Amino acid sequence: MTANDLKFVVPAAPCGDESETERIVRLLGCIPLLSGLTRDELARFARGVRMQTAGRGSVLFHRGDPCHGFYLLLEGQVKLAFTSSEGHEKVIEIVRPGQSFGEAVMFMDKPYIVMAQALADCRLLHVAKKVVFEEMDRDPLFCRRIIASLSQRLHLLIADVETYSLHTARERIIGYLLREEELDGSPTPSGSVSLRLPTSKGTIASRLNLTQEHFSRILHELAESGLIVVEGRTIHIPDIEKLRTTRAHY
Amino acid sequence: MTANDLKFVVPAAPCGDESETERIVRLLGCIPLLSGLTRDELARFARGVRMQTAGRGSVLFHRGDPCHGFYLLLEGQVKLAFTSSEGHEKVIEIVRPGQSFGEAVMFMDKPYIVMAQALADCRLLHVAKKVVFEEMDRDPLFCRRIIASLSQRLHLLIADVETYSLHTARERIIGYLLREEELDGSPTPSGSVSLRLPTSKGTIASRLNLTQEHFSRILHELAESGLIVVEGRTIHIPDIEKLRTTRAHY
DNA sequence: GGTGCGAATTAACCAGAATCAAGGTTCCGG
DNA sequence: CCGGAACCTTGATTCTGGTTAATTCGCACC
Repeated sequence: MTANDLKFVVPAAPCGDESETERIVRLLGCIPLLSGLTRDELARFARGVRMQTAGRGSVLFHRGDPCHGFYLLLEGQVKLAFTSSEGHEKVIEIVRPGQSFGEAVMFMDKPYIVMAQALADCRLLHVAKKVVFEEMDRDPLFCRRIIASLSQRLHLLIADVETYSLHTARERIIGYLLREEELDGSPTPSGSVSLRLPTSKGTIASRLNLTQEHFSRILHELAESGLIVVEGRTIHIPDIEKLRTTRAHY
Repeated sequence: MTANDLKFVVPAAPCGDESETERIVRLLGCIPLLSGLTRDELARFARGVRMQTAGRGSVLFHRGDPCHGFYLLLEGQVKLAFTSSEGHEKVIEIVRPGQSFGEAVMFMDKPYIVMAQALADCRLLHVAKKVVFEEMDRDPLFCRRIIASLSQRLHLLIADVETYSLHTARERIIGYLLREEELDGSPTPSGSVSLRLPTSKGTIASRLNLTQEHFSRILHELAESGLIVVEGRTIHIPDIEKLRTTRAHY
């Protein structure tokens, strides 16, 4: 069982039968934004929570849709992306179970600027704007968490901008593999590590701001120079240190 | 007097002589983040505020420096940028008087990831982390403002990512000119508008993620097709509607 | 009126990445 | 076992934008 699994790991129910509210409270307590809140506080959220499923390919919201709350992904995979007028698409984030999305836009009175689409069959929670705002009025500590979370988001996005504008495609891909390895890699009997790409190569390519053709080619180059071994969606890295120090030149 | 001026417009002092604290309170009341706070609240901030000047070219902070507060620019111009190991530089924001910067990183215990450098002689206020956090504990409404401000920032940054990845250099430049015109343009006797670039072309080019050579070329192309007239740092736009609808093709 | 320096332009050339166009895999469902 | 649909790879070609370098412009300072 690796982090690549499409399920959000939560503590098991204390007993066989729990109420729907209890179940939701348990799930909510596991997301970074809400962990640390008391049972009672979480219960207040539960009133505004809607359990939801989405089949692979279905769109949760489009650009321009009004925002009524934020989402927590329990199971499956979601991509956030925008599309240009010419139909080109750019993925800005691949959301994994346990992550939330759509918060930032909730705090402004603006419609979504990105769209969200299920990459696999999903189960998610939708938390209504209303209960979030009510809790913000009540609990200053909750506000602090939101501020921390937004700052974090901002930080990551700036790092993305840096990557896009200062690194070549090759460097971006190596960087991606190293990050992916960190949270998902599993060591093999020999000294190497393996990792499985979380979704299709085309989608990952777009996330890294390149075409799938170019992504494919660079993967091939890296394989040719012995830095990685590609086996379908699985990538083996014989010597991770070598990969780490190779970021530049052919 | 246009928005291009390098001074932050604040209400004049009520009388000739006011105390240093009163002056700072007056200045603080004008920034979006703090406007709406009472006199007393602002006075609490004043304790943690330091007036500061920075000569053109001087660096306010480097990547990696610890963050002790945020800045408010009163006069002058500041760029936020990161530099790659090979010495390449990418400007992510050109800060104008009245804008604040460096807040986001203040809410995390991380060092700066960008550097800030004065593009002109500057006067600024530095607000200490400490008083911000104290006020956050005291005033939930202030927290709300911070949340709104961070969300706004996030929104703009995502729009930037979209621009970088979905638009060509030409489109980015036209988009920039149109935005700049909106907040700075001044109509001329004839039906056209003029605007003055806020800083050197090289810096603006970097902000738009291109080299100054390429920027120059495209400006030349636009001039050749009659969409703009370049006169040093001043750009004349004879027909803004035409520019607005021309975003694509040569 | 020089002198010197940073900013801007221009042109020739180059490289990274996109596009276009076939094929090839893999994995299903029938 | 066949046929189709995604997905991926590969090659040829084009293009956008970067690199390098030479020149000019604008301007502050002697």
